[in-house]
Amino acid sequence: MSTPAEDDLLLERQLCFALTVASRSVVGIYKPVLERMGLTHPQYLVMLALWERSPRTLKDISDALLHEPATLSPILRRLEEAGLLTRERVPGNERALAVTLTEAGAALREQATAVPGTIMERLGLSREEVAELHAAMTGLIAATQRPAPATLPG
Amino acid sequence: MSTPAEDDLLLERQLCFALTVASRSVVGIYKPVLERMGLTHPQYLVMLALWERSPRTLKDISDALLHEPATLSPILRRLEEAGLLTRERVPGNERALAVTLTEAGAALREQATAVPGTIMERLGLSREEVAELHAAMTGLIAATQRPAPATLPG
DNA sequence: CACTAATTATTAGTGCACTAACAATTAGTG
DNA sequence: CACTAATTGTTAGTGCACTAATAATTAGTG
Repeated sequence: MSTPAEDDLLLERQLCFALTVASRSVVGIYKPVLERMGLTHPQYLVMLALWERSPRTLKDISDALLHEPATLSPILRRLEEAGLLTRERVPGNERALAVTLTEAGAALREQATAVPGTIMERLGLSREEVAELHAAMTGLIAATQRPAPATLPG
Repeated sequence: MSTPAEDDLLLERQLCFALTVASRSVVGIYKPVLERMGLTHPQYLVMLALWERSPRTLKDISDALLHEPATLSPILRRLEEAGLLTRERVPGNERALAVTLTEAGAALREQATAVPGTIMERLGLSREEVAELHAAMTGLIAATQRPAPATLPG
């Protein structure tokens, strides 16, 4: 027999609880490391996207980070205030916003190269263990994006 | 040779990115389910803690949920406004806040028993797969709470 | 060209999570 | 008892994330 559904409401058994705690805890590990670069964690993710390609439109960054443009707007505004990027309309399509790294923004990548190693060491995880956890998360994300199973007719 | 550290800054390889997306995505799955009960996800976690034991002090709930009391205060205030719990000082220790389920709060557990099954079905995950993911998250949380390795003298 | 629809960003409002500062009570010490 | 320290909560302020509403531009249609 399987585990009784009786205990399904125990806090310590909730995946959603473990997941939110893990997310907050891991981001908390990044915090002191990123602070030296003057970045918050969401700002760091935006910079990662721009270090891969610049300029990019807000829409493009929004798709890459799986964030609403409304969430990214204030983050980009702060990064612009910090002098790491510029925001200007795309010539020929005034609806789109072109986000471009400044020299300072591009230069910050140097410091960032040390971050992943620092975090792995801090967590005491090997590259392989990180890859396994990453794969597990990717699978879970895929599960959330699958269409909901059809409900039985009531 | 191991994977070159050159690509360590690729967004798609970041565990922290996958983790925050997974957390948001899973909580997003809960949202419509909990909305029918009038709860947000953090409120749901507080209710889970109280369904296990009531009354509990704020400090006790804070320890169980790994949340600062400052984070829980406004959540508890809203749950009190919703009539699901009461907040009063502990007789004999005026510093502590006793949080107690009301009848309505206790009764809400009936509806909640269906939640875990609904979510598992929605995610298309078996009880075993959920348990595996939960164990992975628990291990990751433990990693964040271990003391940082000693830094080499520079 | 005029009208409509779609795309793209921004702003306002709600709620969570954190730190820092503050207030209040309780416990410990001489 | 008076003084100090520790415990416990609350409030203020910053920032993230979402939805809804709005605005502006662009594309499509007759």
